[in-house]
Amino acid sequence: MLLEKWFLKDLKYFLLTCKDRVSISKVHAVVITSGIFSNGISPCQLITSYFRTADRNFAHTLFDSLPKRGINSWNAMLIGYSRGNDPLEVINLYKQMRLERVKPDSSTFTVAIKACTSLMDINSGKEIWKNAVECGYGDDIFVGSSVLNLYAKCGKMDEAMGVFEKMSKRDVVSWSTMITGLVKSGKAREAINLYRRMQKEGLEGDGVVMLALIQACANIEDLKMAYSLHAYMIRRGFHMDGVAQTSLIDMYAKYGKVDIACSLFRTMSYKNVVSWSTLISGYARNGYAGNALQLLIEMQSCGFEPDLVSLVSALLACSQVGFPLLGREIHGYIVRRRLDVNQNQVLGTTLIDMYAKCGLLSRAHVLYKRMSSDDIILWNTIIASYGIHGQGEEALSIFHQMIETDTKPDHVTFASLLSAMSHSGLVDEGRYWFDVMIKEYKIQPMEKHYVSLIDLLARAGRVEEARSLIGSMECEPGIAVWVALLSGCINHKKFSIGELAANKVLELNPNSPGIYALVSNFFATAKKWDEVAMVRKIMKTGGMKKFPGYSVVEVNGKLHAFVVEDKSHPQYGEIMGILEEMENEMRDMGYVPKTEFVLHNVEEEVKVQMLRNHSERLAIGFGILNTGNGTRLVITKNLRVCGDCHEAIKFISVIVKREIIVRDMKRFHHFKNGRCSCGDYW
DNA sequence: GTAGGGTTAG
Repeated sequence: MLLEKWFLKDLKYFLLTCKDRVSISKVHAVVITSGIFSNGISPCQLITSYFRTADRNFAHTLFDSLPKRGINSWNAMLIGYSRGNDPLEVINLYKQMRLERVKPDSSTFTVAIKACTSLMDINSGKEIWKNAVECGYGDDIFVGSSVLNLYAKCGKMDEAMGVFEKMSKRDVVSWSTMITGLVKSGKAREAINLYRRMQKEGLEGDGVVMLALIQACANIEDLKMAYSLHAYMIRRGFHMDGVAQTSLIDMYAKYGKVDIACSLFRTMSYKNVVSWSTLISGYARNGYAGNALQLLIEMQSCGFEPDLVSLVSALLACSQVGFPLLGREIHGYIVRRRLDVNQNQVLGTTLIDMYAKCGLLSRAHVLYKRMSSDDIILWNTIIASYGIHGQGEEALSIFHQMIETDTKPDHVTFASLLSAMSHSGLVDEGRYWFDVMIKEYKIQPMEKHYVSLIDLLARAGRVEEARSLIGSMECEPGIAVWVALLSGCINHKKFSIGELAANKVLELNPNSPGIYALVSNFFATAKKWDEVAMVRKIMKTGGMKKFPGYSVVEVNGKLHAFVVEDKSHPQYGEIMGILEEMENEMRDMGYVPKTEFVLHNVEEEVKVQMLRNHSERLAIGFGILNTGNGTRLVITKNLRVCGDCHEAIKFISVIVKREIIVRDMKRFHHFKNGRCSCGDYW
């Protein structure tokens, strides 16, 4: 049979798109019987077609049966295996080809280097790159880009940059390989600068570049840059696909701009589980627990099944506001969905963290015991969990277990450990492990480590030692360091070092009323009334942004939030009644209101009223009114517990014979029988 | 015909 020209054309077109192996075999048969491999359809076209059907065996049989295998047939095989995600076979074929002394071309080298990249085999990749240069393909833009990607994926950005700078021609792909590589290796600034260079050379980025730039902007602290990138994309009329939109949502959420993130999300025409999860996590990260949990529910009502990421973010929201009931419910949902906590380290760790932060340390411990594998973050989490509950000894013992399993502690481990010790008064242990951290583990102490250690020393009254430790710091001591020292000075009435600390704190212009309250409290303790007045004046004229304090209490499965002086609450009158009633009893027991915690220039009696109206007091009053005798109360406060409230709650725990647990931004306070687990320091 | 990406979580 002789094939007409038009028929040949049809067959070639047919082969380009056909995905049915039987049809391809038929064409194959026609081609063989008419003997036209040389002047019509080539074997490599058939090989490519066979690969498209995912039938490698047919392709391989054909390839093996060829009497003479030219470069195109070899390349068809390499590309076929490359597309079929079989890099090992690509490398094998490449080696075989070299043995048979077939001369590779640009495609061969490109695909072979790409295979090495998938295998993260930098040495073979370099070897092939050397071959390519020897064969005269050192300046080939495809080969070059695949080498850039090889280095980038293996984390060798410096070497990638070396090759990049030597390239005689570059296109969008080579630039984008570099930009993406820089972003992935945490060099967001450099990525953005490289894009500027690319623009100077007259090139504009495409979707791949934009995606990398969005991620770059999400990883730096430069809101202006983020805005201008977004504006630039809009100006250029850039088509945003779902991935780009989701990345933008994430970027805005990382800047705390949840409103923008939300409106972007609302305008998305095709949402998927990832876009829902991104916004949920954005809300949770920024403290909008209610919005996060609401969105989880909305997501389900829109027919999306929450994935691990959205569940983890929702759990994060629960731990922030201290909502153990909902946290347990989500845990139940996870079990019902048969999502194995042991199969997902992140989920397990988040659950442990949630239970601990919601005051259920024993549940956290049970889960921790059940985890079949451990990693550094799990260890850090459980150590921190015991730490915030004031169980420093237990934290230390878990730290020892961690070392026994040959897990190397990192800076987070030591931060948790030191903070655990500072919450339990393990002074000498703290000093010891601080030194071990530096000498044995070669971890440069960061400010957070100093803060814990200074807090620990100052609490124990060793303020001179704490002071000299600050002097030895390599980094500039920040406000947290001086605050830690100042707190100790108040408790131990160390006025001269305290004054130094107080002035340092003021010099650093704290933007937090709580810190000014502490400074004022110090001056009041030292009976320096002029200074107390000065602090008040700074607060008044400073135009300080007040972060509203609130307390949340879980009563009968529902969360109830209170702000200071929450008169809008239907039970406000009753709550005031019980608080006043208790206060009379407390005074008989020796309670004296610490009015220096009120920074308003008002009558003494008004100050007492203001203290009574603190959100944690209201939450406790509400809890006492609405739960049965002896019920344990768990309160979560977004700021630190006020010093007067701390004192008052000790008395309240005696009067109502209840365990009261207050979690503030730092730690847990277990009040029982007139005592607090944190000692007398808050 | 061969090169670059794929967003979210502890």
